[in-house]
Amino acid sequence: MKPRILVVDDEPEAVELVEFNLKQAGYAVNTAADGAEALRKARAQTPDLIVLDVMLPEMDGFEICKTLRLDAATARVPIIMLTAKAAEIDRVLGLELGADDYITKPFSPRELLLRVKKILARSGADEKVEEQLRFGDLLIDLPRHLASWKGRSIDLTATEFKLLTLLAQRAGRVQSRDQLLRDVWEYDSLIDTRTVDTHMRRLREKLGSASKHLDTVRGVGYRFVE
Amino acid sequence: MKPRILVVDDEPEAVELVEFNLKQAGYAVNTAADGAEALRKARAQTPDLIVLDVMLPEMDGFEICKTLRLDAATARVPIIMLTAKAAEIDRVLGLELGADDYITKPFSPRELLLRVKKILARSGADEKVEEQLRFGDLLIDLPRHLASWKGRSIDLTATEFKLLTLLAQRAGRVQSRDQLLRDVWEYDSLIDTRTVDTHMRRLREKLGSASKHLDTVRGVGYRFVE
DNA sequence: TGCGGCTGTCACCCAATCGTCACAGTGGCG
DNA sequence: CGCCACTGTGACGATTGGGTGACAGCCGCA
Repeated sequence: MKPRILVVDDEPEAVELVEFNLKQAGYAVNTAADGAEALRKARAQTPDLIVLDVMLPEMDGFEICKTLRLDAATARVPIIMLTAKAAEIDRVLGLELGADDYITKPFSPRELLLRVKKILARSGADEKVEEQLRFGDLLIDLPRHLASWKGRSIDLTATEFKLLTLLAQRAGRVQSRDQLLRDVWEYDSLIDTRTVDTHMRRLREKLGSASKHLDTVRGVGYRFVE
Repeated sequence: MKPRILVVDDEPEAVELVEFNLKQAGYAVNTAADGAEALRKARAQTPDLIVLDVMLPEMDGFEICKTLRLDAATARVPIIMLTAKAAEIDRVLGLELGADDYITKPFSPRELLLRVKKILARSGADEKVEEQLRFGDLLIDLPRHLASWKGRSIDLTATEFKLLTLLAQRAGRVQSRDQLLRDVWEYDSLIDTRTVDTHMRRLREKLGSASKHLDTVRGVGYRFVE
């Protein structure tokens, strides 16, 4: 299921730009041009995220935001506000309104996507992460926390599983030891260790012939090859 | 887009040194001599990174750091603190201030660059250079760390890959041996060696007919031609 | 409290890789 | 044509990076 996003702005061009980029990125997009329409659509089919312009005719973004928060159906939908004025930011993020993030106009599509992704990841709605990764005879089942090779399951520790998953999710791309330390170990490391190497060794041992997927790129890091 | 870095220090010489080195490395640099100026500039045009001296007149680095964190526009900008005292380090990195890294004075330009690079890589602001470079049948894939010619992959060492990538990214422009030493080898030394030549040779050997892209410009350096 | 599985670190080792040197080509210029 | 400054080449130790085995601390669990 694609996450649904409702985009609210009265300028057709702005709507179009945002809509195009979000659709491009694989989201389902609805639009509304004013407050009344926004509230109606939001209630009719609760979206996973609302992108809301502050400047709107009649009912402004702040009003809409407050109203959405009052309705049980939409109270917890994350909201990203679009604003032209830096001065509005405090109010936007303040408790009174409780938007989840804001973007100042003008913004780059890239910036928008980054924030959308972040917010959805936080709320857990961005459920398009693959639940299973399969590479030939190697199967990684994320929710079950199981890996198997030719149907025979491989007994991995938590760290090993995380390491394997991370490499597999970024298959093809080399990951430096630093990146791995940050992403698997959540170290903010400026330290030097052989930890990654050791775990790669253990992982390879356990994977047996499946370890052919794990490449060492000398002087750079490791890479999962398909 | 070059990443923007704001350098804050009250000693003009220190600023100049840092500024010079960062510009050399391809960053856009702004400077500020005191806290007020720093805050103003940081808010006016959010930088991708701030290099901040602890010892400043009136408002010290700690103050500035805290203030920056309070403003939504600058709250997430990574900060590298410059400090003379080892004793300050804990405070600098502690939760209260939340600097992202620190360097103790005196420091070498090389050290500074390493940290700057690392921090920017982490925050992802060290922008999206093209992920792939293609010149006819020659393909350079950065994230995969692979080069190929007519679909056949070429096995390059880390240094060779970096050298090729750098030349290719600056295709058409001659790079002097000094520049290459700085950018590929990260030397600051002006030591004269034949190292670059040797690596160019190895690179050419491995590239085979693709080495036609690598030009020698006698008396100057090397150039990648399309 | 004792046990066993995980983890992070270390020391050691080997092969890939690197930097340097001496020497051979080469091109530019008078 | 011949010199000279540069660059290409082949070879060779030195260095480094990563694989490997061992080990001690830690944590959960009985």
